[in-house]
Amino acid sequence: MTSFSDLNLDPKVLKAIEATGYTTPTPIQKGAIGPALLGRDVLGIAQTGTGKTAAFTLPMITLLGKGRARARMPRSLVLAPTRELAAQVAENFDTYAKGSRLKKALLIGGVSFKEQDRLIDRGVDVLIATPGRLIDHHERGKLLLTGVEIMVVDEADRMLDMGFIPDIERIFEMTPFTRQTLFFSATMAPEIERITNKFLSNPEKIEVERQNSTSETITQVLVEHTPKTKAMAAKDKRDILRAIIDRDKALADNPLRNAIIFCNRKVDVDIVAKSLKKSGYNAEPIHGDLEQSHRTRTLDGFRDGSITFLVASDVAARGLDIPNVSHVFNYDVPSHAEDYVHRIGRTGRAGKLGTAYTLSVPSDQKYLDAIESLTKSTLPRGENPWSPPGAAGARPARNEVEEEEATAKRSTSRTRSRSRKPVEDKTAEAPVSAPAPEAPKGDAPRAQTPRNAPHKDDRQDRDASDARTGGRSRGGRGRGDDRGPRVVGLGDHVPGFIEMSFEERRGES
DNA sequence: AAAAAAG
Repeated sequence: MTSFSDLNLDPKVLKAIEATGYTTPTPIQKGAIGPALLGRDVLGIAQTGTGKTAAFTLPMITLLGKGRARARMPRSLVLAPTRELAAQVAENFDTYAKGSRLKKALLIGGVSFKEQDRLIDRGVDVLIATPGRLIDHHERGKLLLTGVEIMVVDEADRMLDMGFIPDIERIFEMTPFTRQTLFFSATMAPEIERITNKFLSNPEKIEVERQNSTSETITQVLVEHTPKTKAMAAKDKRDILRAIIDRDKALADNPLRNAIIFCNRKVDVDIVAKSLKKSGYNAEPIHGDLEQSHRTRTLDGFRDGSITFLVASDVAARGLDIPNVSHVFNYDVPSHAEDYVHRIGRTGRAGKLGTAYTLSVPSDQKYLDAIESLTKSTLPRGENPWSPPGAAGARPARNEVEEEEATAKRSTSRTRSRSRKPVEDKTAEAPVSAPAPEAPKGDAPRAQTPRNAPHKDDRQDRDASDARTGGRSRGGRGRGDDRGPRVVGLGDHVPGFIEMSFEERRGES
């Protein structure tokens, strides 16, 4: 078995690796580090979570150990598609370059030029950048790329998706053709292939197992829901989300400690985050419209556990390495099947268990088909722990209580008489207070989660994973597919949209 | 129907 010490890395780098506790290189590291140290170009076909970042940072630090940086002429360049990813790479350099004197600069948008200019002027060995800001600096004449000895392109397929390929080509052309190139992509789309043919010379090709097969440490669950009306889908999904969260906090098998909740649109990120917060959950949104400093703060908060629920756009779908994410939710089914793989890959990392829920409504069918054909699997259908208020045979959904309270506060007295609702009797045993406090960061005292009382029976009779995935066709309870047409009035039953704030309603369409 | 990145 290979260990890092067999890889000819700088002793200082080895020491830094040792300090992190890693002993054995991952396949991509094993394959890439050797050739990179020999000065070869490397074409790595690998997804994040495979140890890709270290596969290029470790040899880079070793190679750059000799030599010194000159003003405005960085000796190496790493390109990443998003600011967060660039920042993550920068952190990796900090970790592994501890014993060295290498200077680095992080050039990303959304922050001031001033500090970045200062660093460039002073001379850097490693420049880590997003394409836009890098080109901006170059155009302002502050930066020369003619001294670049090593250039890294990370997440090239994502760059392609984001339309960065022309920028990448431009940047390639700014660097000397004698440079060494380390190029990483999760896929080899034709356009990617063209670029690599053009800019890499006789690369060592390393392909590690595609993760389209999705990690075995991730339990995937599809929760299907048919809303009464299309307009109710979003609100129903928020209720379902909360119900699953509350239920999974108490699981014996990978209990929910925290979660990333993905939405397809930025507005929905905001809405879902707000709705969770309003219900007492420790949630924060993250997407590209938020100020960079805010994004950074939020991500840090989620990493250190001070934020429990990260509601995110696909800005957080790829590459971000956040250890210890117990759950991922696809609040929306991603419309690109690959994004599904990337999103759920945020959990179940480093051999830990992860659970990935996908909430779907009938109109998502074609995207689900695409996901299932990409992953070559059928997503296990799981039980929907929530049923809409007033559904025939519905078990008491705790949200009815909350919603009723919320509605009562919001609306002036309605015609319906709340006291007559049979639901009230059923839920009397369930706590009526605000939602349970967030699961603490560490080990949680789950025994005292009365919130889950209504589901207790299920949990006793089945093991945890069965409770999650087993309930599809059992007992005809729940989703109400067989319900006949019913008269909906304001007597016993209140249509969902009535219970929504105007703000929420606006968010629906 | 979208998100991301340079403003």
